[in-house]
Amino acid sequence: MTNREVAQILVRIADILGIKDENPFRIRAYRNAAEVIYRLEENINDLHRLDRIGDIPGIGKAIKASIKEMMDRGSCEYYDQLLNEVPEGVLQMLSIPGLGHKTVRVIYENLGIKSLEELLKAARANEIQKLPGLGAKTENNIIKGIEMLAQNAGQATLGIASPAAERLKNYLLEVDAVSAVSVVGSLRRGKPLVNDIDILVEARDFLAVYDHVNNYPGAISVNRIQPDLISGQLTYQIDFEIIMVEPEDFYPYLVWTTGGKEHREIIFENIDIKNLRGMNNEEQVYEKLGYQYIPPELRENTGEIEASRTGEMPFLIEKRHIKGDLHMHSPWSDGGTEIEELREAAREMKYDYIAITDHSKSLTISGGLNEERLSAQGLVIDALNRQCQDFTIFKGIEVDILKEGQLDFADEVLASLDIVVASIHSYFNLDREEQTERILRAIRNKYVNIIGHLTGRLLNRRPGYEVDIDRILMAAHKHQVALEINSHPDRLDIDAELARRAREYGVKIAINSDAHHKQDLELIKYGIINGRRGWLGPDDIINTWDKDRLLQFLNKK
DNA sequence: GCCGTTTTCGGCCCGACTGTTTTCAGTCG
Repeated sequence: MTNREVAQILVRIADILGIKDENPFRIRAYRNAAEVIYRLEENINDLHRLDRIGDIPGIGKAIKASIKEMMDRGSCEYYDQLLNEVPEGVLQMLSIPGLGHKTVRVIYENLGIKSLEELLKAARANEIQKLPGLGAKTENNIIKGIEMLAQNAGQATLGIASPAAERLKNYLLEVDAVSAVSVVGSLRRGKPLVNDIDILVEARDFLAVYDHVNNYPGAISVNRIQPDLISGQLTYQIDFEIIMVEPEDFYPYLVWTTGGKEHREIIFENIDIKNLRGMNNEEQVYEKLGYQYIPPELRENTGEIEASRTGEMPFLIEKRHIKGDLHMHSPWSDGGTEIEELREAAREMKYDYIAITDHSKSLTISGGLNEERLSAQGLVIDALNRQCQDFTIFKGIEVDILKEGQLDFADEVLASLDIVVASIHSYFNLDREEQTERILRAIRNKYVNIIGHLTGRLLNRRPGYEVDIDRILMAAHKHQVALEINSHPDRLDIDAELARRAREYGVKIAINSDAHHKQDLELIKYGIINGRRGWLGPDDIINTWDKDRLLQFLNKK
């Protein structure tokens, strides 16, 4: 079992205990243990072998015993027992926004409802509003919530799909008869939510590939649909398809299977793909088809074909262009890695600078900084900066944008910082006009440099709030405020479409990790993909700039 | 359930909104 899978079971135990209304501190102990294991750098299997699971902070006697059981047989007695009391379908109700453990418990105990389908039926039959403490609004909310979940059903974020695809890819490369493997389809194009994982395999022996895949430990099911096509499902209910081709067919099929449907239909119009055999790379395939090479992220038929014909392909951002990360958290608020260690991790990524942007005081749950602690943190950062001359830690804040658009700190406080990221963490349901005005007011503040996760969307969980994008882009340009591409795979906010519009307005972008742990710094790769999908180049992105140019941008006024 | 002790049990992030009530419980960040 992977760390992630162990953590997932612990979370589910916590969820069931919540529905059972157990001691909240006990529940938190399980959640905490899950979090610790999820973040753990060591592989939990290795620790198990060395009998060192008990050394992990937050893991005591009871949880250690459960984890050991999971290592040995994939589950544990305690969890199995709990699942008997509270079935899977009841746990799924927790993913409906606004429904927590108490409400789910009321529904389950009073109506005996065990699945989302049954719940939807009951809500539509107005059974829910008859329950104690629940009313028509909650009932309506349940219907809307289930419909939203159904809409995204089976869609996986890049954070889930991408590592799963990489693992499968590496597994396929173990086969002797396999000479090349590439992830293709919407995942290669970097769509934030994908229906499945598609993989193209270059092989001399298709049957050998099938035999190997059949033994893949990460697969729940494997079927051979056609001689050259395997389909199945991986853990986390992600469907996959493996397309096998002979070596001389690899590159034309790489282009064929990567592009979106419309893109493919246009560039392969009146072409027999068999005539393209023997190509050595994708560039050659595009050339043969009469086009300049088009990067995978752009193959959506949103103007890239015209640009390719006229030789006007954009120069896109790449990982190597990134010189720093301008949004991350330390243990001063809700981060898990000390500032010094964040610096070391950033240096390993070849960055020149980072900004520490902890939460501000109104976000109490996240340990938001007040003025005193912020200035104390500044002294620590000054001391760290004195230690090394070739790397800069910027003093920053992720300041809360309050209800009316005021900021959580006075201007004098913001003025003392190198960088100010302003974000919304409350009042998500203001109407479009109010929300827009609120953000505009923050943009007009002369110390604000970046608006963090602009729309507040959470993929698969919550749509972004309604705002008047054009007014915001105009203001951002006028007041020299950058918009963030938040790289967390659950956010990717702003999205590619918006990023592309921002560019047209001349608005600059910051691609940030919003890391809460040093491992999260790597999430920036998803933000970069998102930026590429938004046709952005290094010049559009302020954290590809060297320190002097960046400082010039930050010191507007 | 875990931790950290003043070694054997008490303490363990909070504040505001929403929808249900008719004074507050549940959810969320």
